[in-house]
Amino acid sequence: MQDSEAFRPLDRETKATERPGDHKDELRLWLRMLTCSTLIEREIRRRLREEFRTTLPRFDLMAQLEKSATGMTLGEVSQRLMVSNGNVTTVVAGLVEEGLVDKRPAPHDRRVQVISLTAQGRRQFKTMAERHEDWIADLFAGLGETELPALMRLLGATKQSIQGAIRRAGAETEEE
Amino acid sequence: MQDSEAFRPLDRETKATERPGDHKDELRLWLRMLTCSTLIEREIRRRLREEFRTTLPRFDLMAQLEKSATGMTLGEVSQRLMVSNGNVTTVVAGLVEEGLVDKRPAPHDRRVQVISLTAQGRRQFKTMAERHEDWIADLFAGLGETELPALMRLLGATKQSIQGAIRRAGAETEEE
DNA sequence: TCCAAGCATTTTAAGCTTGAAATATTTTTT
DNA sequence: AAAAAATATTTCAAGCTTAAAATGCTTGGA
Repeated sequence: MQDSEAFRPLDRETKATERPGDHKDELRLWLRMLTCSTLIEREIRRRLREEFRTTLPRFDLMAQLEKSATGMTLGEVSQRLMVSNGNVTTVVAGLVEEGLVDKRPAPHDRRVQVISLTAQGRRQFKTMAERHEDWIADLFAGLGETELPALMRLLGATKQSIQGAIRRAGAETEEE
Repeated sequence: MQDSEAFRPLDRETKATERPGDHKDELRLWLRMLTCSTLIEREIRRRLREEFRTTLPRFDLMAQLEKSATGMTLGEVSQRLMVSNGNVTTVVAGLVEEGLVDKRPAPHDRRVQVISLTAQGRRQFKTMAERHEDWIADLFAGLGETELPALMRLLGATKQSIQGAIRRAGAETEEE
């Protein structure tokens, strides 16, 4: 496909394109990124469990709710969290059971369920969110002052790249 | 709740440290990173399912096995993949069932199980790995020539930072 | 030798996750 | 208005994941 310019003699700088069809660098990049996020996720899960007897999916869901004063529909939450509908149903059930989330049919559309944090849920989330923020800061504490914004920028570009590729793949499938 | 110290005049340089206790930048960085890896993972899972009727955990496990000529013990795989022992047991069971992995007790220690790819497993993995590599390259295709190595380096630093923080946390817990 | 400690793996119970099928409701078409 | 399409959520079946307890084996002293 691309990389068709393999005939060109290459110096150190253009190393990435010298072997046609070889994408080992991207693969290594992905594996490294996956390692980072896996390590963080595991650690956060562990601390949420030990310190607050809760789980990451529940914390994430509460974090979404906290941002919305008026409550959200299950569908909105599902989209924001990038998880399936059924998943939201299950996790919300747990939170309702614990008294942290309130769930009720929307007034004008009986298909829709609106959920929001209860007073207790808001209180508890506030406590957890503060600790969570400290944990994350601690995990990234080894990065220098310039590295953090640089990484932020590069991940922004990466996100765009990924979304572009997914969009391309989706378009391909649809036109068949 | 935060942003309460807005009165202090600040210059660009000290921005990160100006608000004591505020770690919003790290949090945003983490969320962005999580978005990237979640998007990639979902897409890879989808393609593995649609194109090869298999799952990411199975693919990952086969990828580990493929690197080792002589086979690996379950414990080794569990460490490499950073997943629990019980998890490996389950996933391997599926692969053995499919005839892609061979599992047998180690000759000199009957506690240990050694697993390796079958001929069919090797064949099938090779096909999948090639496609997988292309998918990943495609997902990162939007990054410029200099961005890829830069991101690689920063993620290396990030990984070190994370591992340091986890080590610190572990040491703390132990001395109690 | 025997037995206590340590190890590798499996089992268990609980919860998360998904895609697809089913349900219930609303909106659009005819 | 009735039928059809669209939408929001739930249910289902299958599989992944974990921590902790159980099993079965090995090893290094008493």
